Amino acid sequence: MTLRHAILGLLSKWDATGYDIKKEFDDFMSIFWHSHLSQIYPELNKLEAEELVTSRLVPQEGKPDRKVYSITNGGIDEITSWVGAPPDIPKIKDSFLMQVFFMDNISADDVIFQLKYYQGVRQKRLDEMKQTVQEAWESIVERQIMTPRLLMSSAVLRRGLEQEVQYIRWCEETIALVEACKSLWDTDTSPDSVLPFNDAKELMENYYNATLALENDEA
Amino acid sequence: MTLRHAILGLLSKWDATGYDIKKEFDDFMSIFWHSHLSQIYPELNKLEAEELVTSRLVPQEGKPDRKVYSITNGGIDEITSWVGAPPDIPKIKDSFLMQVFFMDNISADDVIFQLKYYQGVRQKRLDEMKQTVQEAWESIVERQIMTPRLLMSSAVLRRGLEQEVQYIRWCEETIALVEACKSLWDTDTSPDSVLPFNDAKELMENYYNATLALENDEA
DNA sequence: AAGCCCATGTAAGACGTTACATGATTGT
DNA sequence: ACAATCATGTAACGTCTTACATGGGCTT
Repeated sequence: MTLRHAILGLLSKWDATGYDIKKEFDDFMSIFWHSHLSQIYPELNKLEAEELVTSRLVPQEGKPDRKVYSITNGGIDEITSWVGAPPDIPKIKDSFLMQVFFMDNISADDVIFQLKYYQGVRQKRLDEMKQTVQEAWESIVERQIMTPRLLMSSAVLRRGLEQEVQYIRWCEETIALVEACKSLWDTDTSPDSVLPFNDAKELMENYYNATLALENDEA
Repeated sequence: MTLRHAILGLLSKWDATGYDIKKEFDDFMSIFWHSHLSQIYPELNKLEAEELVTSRLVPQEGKPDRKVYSITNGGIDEITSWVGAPPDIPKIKDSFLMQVFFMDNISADDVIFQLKYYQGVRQKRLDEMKQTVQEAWESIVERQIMTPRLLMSSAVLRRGLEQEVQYIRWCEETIALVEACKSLWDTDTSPDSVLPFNDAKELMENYYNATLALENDEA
């Protein structure tokens, strides 16, 4: 039940058609949300039936009519109370991390290939986001206004960027780790061997210590 | 179609019941996956019908019978090829970031309250994960073995921890930002005012420059 | 006495994805 | 010529969540 809030939130900013909403999702809001037109259109109908939004048809030449939606007072109430409501505990589904978790089933070289490929995917996203940040800042400077709305969207943009930067960095670190521990994949002969541990002992000790040392109270 | 891979991946490590699988999801795997028993049981039945897993009943005293599943060769093939397959582009749904995006609808104090609350939620998760990392390392030291399996799960654990640490840090930074820009919420009188920008100009310039300076090629 | 843990499921409904359907205009 | 963009939707299917159902044993 959050698609409705994504839509109502957007309509609290500007009037829009279902098509416009989809574009906004794919563009700026893709940092935290996504949806298909085939889900947006029925949801808009529901919202209209509940009188949280209203619509009017705007004819165009050579193009289909635009069905432009506006938020009602009821809609404003709904989005405002949702924004102030206790946030959900995050329900993460990261299928790539799951693949990594099970990559002991493939060769070290294949692991590195997968990590490099995914790093590239994330880099592309990061490049697009940097573009968006650039444009957002230029538009603020040009229009010479600062508002709570722009402030909060700046914070969200930054979070999106940070996320990409840090995932990319993790990919790099993990590639280095696997590279350094390639020998573990060779010695799958003796299942109870002690040797594999000694090979990687120092390295893993450092890795775990570094992990436990990760702290949130530094600058 | 990824729940089946979560299950097959687990069964490629140990035999388990549906109930065991659920616990593993909620524990170690919660970094990247979650599911309900009511979805796991039917999926196990499907996997058995497709002969990717087999089951046997293990009677117990005073408790219901355990239906223990084992992976078949077909199941191994399926999970291996999935792990080596091109990763999906990430489909993020972060309803808290969405709330933040629309928080221009509530007061600066309420924004700070929400951010602090969420920071606490994430801190709790982080503390639990640190516990898990500690235990994982102790078990490695105790058993004196290192394997690809343990290596990959260490990397995934680290990613989970990093994610929490960085989200918490972002909450802190954003609280500071909103605190510094509280005045923006007061001056909602004149909609086209130039003043609000000048108030926050330097601060925002720094913020955007810092955002654009975020780089992935540092240590 | 109340509620959680073990252990299995079914059923109904909400939410999300992919495919299908239409049709003019604009760009490569 | 072919694909993309604008703009609306429906239908079928797949996935996920919530509620219901059972029942002994253990803890507070």
